[in-house]
Amino acid sequence: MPTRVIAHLDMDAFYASVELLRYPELRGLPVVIGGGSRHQPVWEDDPATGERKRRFATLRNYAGRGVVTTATYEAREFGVNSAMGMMKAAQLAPDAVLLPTDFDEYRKYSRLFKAAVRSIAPTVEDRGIDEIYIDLTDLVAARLAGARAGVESDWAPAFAGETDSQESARPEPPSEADAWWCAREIARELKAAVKDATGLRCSIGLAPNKLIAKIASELDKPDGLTVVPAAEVARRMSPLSVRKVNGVGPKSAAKLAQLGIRTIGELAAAEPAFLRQHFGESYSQWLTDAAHGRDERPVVTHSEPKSMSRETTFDRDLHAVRDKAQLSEIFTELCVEVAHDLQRKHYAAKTIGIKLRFEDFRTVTRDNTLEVPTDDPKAIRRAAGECLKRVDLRKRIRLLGVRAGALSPRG
DNA sequence: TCTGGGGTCCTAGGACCC
DNA sequence: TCTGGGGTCCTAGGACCC
Repeated sequence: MPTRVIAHLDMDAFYASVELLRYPELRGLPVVIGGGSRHQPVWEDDPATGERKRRFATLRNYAGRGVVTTATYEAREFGVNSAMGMMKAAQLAPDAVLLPTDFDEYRKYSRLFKAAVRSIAPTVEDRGIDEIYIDLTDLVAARLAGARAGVESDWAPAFAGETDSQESARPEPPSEADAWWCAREIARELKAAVKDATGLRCSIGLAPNKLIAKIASELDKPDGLTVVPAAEVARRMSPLSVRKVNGVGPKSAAKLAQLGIRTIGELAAAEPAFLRQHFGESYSQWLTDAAHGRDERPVVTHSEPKSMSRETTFDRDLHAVRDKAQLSEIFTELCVEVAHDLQRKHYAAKTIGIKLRFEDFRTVTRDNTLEVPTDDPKAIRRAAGECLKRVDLRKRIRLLGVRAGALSPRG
């Protein structure tokens, strides 16, 4: 039996797939989700047939500062990807259908698929709207034990007279292979339950820890199920890009590439002392562990929020003096939204912070620790206003945000 | 073609206290 | 007047993730 059996479950093209449930006529077409709510489909009469049909916006006419949040696999064929600017996506796939993001709807389906999973395997860690980790260790152990008990009771009468004959009636203890076979069965059930509850497909990775499970879930997308037992970790991980490791982002990958390290195998082979020189004690240690597939992090089923924030990017850059009224109105609105988020979730914040992004994309933050935690919009606005006074506002502003941190539960 | 919005975690320096 | 560590809190920025 492996020490742990961890699953990572990732919904396939989640937002886009939810939209396809609403608009089935878009199935098979390149569809991109993102941008503002200006691109709602409209009903109109087809002049040729007289039929009522929905007309959708296409990327071609998009103008604005939005980014792609998700694209269907058909749109990805054109090179469109998450986090890409919409203007660029429009160049790559001008005829792709454009739909606005509808977070309320995605949250609804998120709750549905998570509930479906929990009904089978309760140890679930939330990792955002469309993915979770699941610790299947106990469930696998219980099922294998159950299977053995079943076998024993079936056999018991036949062997009733020879209980002392050493091993004849004893089934083998559950092996590594039995455990992964059982886990694969559970994963199939999870996929079926998710499909049943939502109509959506997901991909699952099964591995001895979260790090490998996360990589595994991506190996066979969409609708995948990939098992990577400990013995297979080196073989399966080595050829992959270091970017596949959750926690190695664009900066670290570029730095590693400069040092001639591009794959997980190359990272695993790197001298720890060499990595230490370039990445410092703690990050280099983590890199080495990750490259060897070592990860002891538990599946955490509950966590308290640390901060709540609201921010907005303007349609055009605003100037602190020339656009004072408009800025001030937006600023207050953000404070009110943060206050309402705190109140709705019953938290009070001890620090209030602001975030500004200037026209040159430089970002600054300021924060302010209060005497007493608050969820009051006026107090938040006052504290945020204090922060704003400490920022040089000569450059035009692209983004403004307000954040509540150092949260404490209320009541 | 300039790059959203909501988060978490880490680092590092300085204040301040013992 | 100069010199210690250790611990905690605060602030700012940055990397990373979904």
